[in-house]
Amino acid sequence: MKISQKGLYALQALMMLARRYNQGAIRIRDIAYEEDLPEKFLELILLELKNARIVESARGAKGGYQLRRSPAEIRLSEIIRLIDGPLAPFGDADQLRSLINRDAEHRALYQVFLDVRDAAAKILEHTSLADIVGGPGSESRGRKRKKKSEEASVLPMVVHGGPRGKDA
Amino acid sequence: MKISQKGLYALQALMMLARRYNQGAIRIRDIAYEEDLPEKFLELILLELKNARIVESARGAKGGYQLRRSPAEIRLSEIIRLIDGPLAPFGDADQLRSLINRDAEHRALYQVFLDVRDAAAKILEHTSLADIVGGPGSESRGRKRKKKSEEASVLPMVVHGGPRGKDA
DNA sequence: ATAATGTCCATTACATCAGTAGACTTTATG
DNA sequence: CATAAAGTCTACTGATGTAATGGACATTAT
Repeated sequence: MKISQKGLYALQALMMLARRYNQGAIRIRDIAYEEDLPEKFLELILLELKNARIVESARGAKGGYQLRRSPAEIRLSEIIRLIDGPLAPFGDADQLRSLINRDAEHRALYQVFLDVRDAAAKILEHTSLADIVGGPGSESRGRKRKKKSEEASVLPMVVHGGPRGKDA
Repeated sequence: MKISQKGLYALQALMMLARRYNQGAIRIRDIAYEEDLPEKFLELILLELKNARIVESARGAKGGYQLRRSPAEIRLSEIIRLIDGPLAPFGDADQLRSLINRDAEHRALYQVFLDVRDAAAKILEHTSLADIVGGPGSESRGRKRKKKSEEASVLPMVVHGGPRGKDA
């Protein structure tokens, strides 16, 4: 699962609209300016979000965009699937399940891929726009921050290899 | 985090070598034939795995490839990072941590990305080649299969949207 | 009417992906 | 020591995806 520049822009734009939820239509130009996104590119993104019924637009003078549902009802998974496709690291969940059933030799490998996609889905399905913008309307559900333990990265000390550069 | 065709080929080739661990060098042609991979492409992949010291080669007649370490000591995370880069869905972990510290507006979003990468890392760091090839030498550690509960996908019934096509 | 806005279509530059081709080097062995 | 069997290296290609940009058009408030 890869989130593209475009996907990030979409999420940023929607966070901005979430902060201004119930304040009427916001112009593309204002979103672009405040979030520092390329205006023309953002235009295409908003169109796509509109076709997916996540935002709605008003045309003409005094026009602009606004969320079509409350921030608590828009999950990150929905946005990411729309812009960047399936959450699985390879193919999609259906395809992986099919491979697990048919390809005995590589079954366990595909099962790992599916586990990774399930882990990502669990997080992204449970996180809404309301959860990631400050202010009222957030704290809707999920996103209870981690305990002090496990705050650092997985496997702080590598078991066999030496220090391995840039991480992941 | 996206696993490319090339990444899949690398994993398949290594699984094959893991099954034949301690049986001497295997020719590229044999790996390609048995795993049904494009031979010339596989050649490049094995070269990369060799430079990363995951496999070693013998040149000339009777030459071929073999694992340089035992299958239990080769983690999937290592292979995927090598071929397809960072495990994070956007940027890499260092970059995300930096954004979380510097970009107050989008902090929570980047934290979600980091959580997703940590979840993926947890699985892939704990799974070795030995865990995904059958036969002796496996069952090294980790990879204890899930209970009967939670066997299906996350969120079996969608809360607000209608049936949403292809999934992810 | 006019200015302000979203909509739509086309095009571009660049990078990445998934290979393929061919010459070169090394090694076992007979 | 000649030869065949292997890996190594460099280069190239076509297809696709990414991240935009430009310009004409449609709609609406005033």
